Amino acid sequence: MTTPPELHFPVRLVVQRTGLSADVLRAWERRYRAVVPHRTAGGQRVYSAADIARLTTLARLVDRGHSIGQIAGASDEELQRIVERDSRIAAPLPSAPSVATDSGDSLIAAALDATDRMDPEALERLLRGAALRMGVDDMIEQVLAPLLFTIGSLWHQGVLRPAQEHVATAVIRGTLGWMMELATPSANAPCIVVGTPAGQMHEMGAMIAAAVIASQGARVLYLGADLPATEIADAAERSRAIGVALSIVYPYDDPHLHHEIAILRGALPPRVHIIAGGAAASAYPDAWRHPNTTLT
Amino acid sequence: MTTPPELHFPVRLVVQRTGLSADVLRAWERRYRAVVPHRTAGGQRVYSAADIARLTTLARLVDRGHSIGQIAGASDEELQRIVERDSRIAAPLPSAPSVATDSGDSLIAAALDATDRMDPEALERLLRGAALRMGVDDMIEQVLAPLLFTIGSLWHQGVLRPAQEHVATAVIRGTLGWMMELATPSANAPCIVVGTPAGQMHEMGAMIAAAVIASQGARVLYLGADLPATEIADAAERSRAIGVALSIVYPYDDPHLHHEIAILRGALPPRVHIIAGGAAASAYPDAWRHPNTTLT
DNA sequence: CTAACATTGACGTAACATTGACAAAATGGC
DNA sequence: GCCATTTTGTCAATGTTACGTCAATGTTAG
Repeated sequence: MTTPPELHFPVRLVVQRTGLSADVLRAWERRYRAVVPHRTAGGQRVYSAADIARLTTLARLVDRGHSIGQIAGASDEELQRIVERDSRIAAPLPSAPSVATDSGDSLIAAALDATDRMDPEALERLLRGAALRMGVDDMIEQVLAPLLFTIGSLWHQGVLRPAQEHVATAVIRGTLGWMMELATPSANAPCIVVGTPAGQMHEMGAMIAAAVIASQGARVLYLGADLPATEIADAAERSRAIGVALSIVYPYDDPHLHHEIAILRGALPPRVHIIAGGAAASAYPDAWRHPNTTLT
Repeated sequence: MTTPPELHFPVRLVVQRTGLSADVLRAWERRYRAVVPHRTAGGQRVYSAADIARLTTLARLVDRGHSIGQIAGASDEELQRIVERDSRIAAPLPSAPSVATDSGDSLIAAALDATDRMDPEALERLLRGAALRMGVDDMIEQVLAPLLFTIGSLWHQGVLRPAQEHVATAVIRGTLGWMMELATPSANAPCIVVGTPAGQMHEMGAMIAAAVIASQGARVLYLGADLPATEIADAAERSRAIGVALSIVYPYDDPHLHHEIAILRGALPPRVHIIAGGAAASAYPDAWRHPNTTLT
């Protein structure tokens, strides 16, 4: 996923991404060795991507009420388990049946089967189980994205009835919302606005982006589909967001869209990142001609 | 690979998860050794996940009338047995004596305030809390419906920005989905199909209907918006539904809609109920000329 | 040179622990 | 039905811990 060297984050970036103060960063390192970043020749801290991920997780857990002294020493795997368990602690005496680990492909097959049978409960169980087992990111990449693609093409071919597609969409949407909740907000984490520009009616891409971003630990202000650039900019300003994520899946040549994106870029402070994703995002290259832009 | 008993839950988290006060926690430990948490080097309590599960069970049993002194010493297995025996007797839980009832109005005001501030977390907390306190039906009737109406009119008046309306809609949609999950499926409960006919793009009414119906104990097959009558009928047949709920909010005179409804009625077995709801539902009286039809 | 960063040491406070006591409620014997 | 006893949640007073923040001072990077 990440490149081996991965040693390139100075303190100020870590502060911005985790919402923790520099003092806290150093205190956690000094007192609990929560992370041990590399140093430059001169002695300044250089964090890795893994460090940031770990700190984000720790911050989230602390925000939820855990005490840093108790969890700082846990391994990465343990931390992940705490996060997952944490969301289902309320359930008393779970009678864990423990499913055997399906591979992504058989999962998709099972999901398609559930869609065909119009069995929303089964589909939901499959998706949520997969998310808990594989983690949100992998689940989206390996299961949800291919599943959506497959459902879409089967629908176009007329193999899947509209009603079946609708049911699957409703379940997937619900599951995405659930995944967003799973990743708890963390009070002072940076905020990112997610939505689609005016004219873009397809919401699913934005929801996926929101779930992925939330699972990274950021707070998400989810706007939904089809909003004018001025509105998106206003929302970003009000929420003091550090980034705006747009999903653009169709069409590939909307003249208005160029305009919308230009307006958005102009209305946003330069410091605010724009993150563009979706099938058709790369069809608007001129719009992304700005340093603070990421294309996924 | 062996788990070092996973210790990490400070008191505040246990309080939050179990609903017991810190005093009670300590009293139960001191007097009955109900749980014996580990300690930090400094002497502060650190609970394990198993401790929390046990405490949750104990709290539930105490709620049901058991006295803590009698059950605190029981082993986990014994507790489980007590729970099971207890649930067979099916004490109908003395109907919570109604917590300090916020009036719907102040809740709506608070929700509008959260919408105005674009604070989705606060809005969600408000709505979910209300649903838990008042029950799904009352909450929808007294809070959600008026709130939606108010948001709609404020939006039309331009008082509320589109982005604010979008955020509120996303949160409300998520909450409705959550309420549908709250109502447990019940294995052999009757199934009801919920959706809006072709041309009807407003999904919110259908989601509300789905939540209400689910809270009554029925299984819900949620189709979403804008489906042709033949599709709805097919879904109803496949799921052996005993009813079809339609939401129709706008417009008041769609010629296609008369036709759609007629097709649906014709395609459905007579035994299947049609339940029509929404602001504009009564504008199509001819369509409901059938014994097995309910207008809400 | 200046802004950002490091180190050390200390401080303030919210959260937690302990002990002892009290009062409301449940229990039980008569 | 009444009174004595036990049970159990809550509180107050007092001491301790955990942890975020700050100040002072020196160092690095651009």
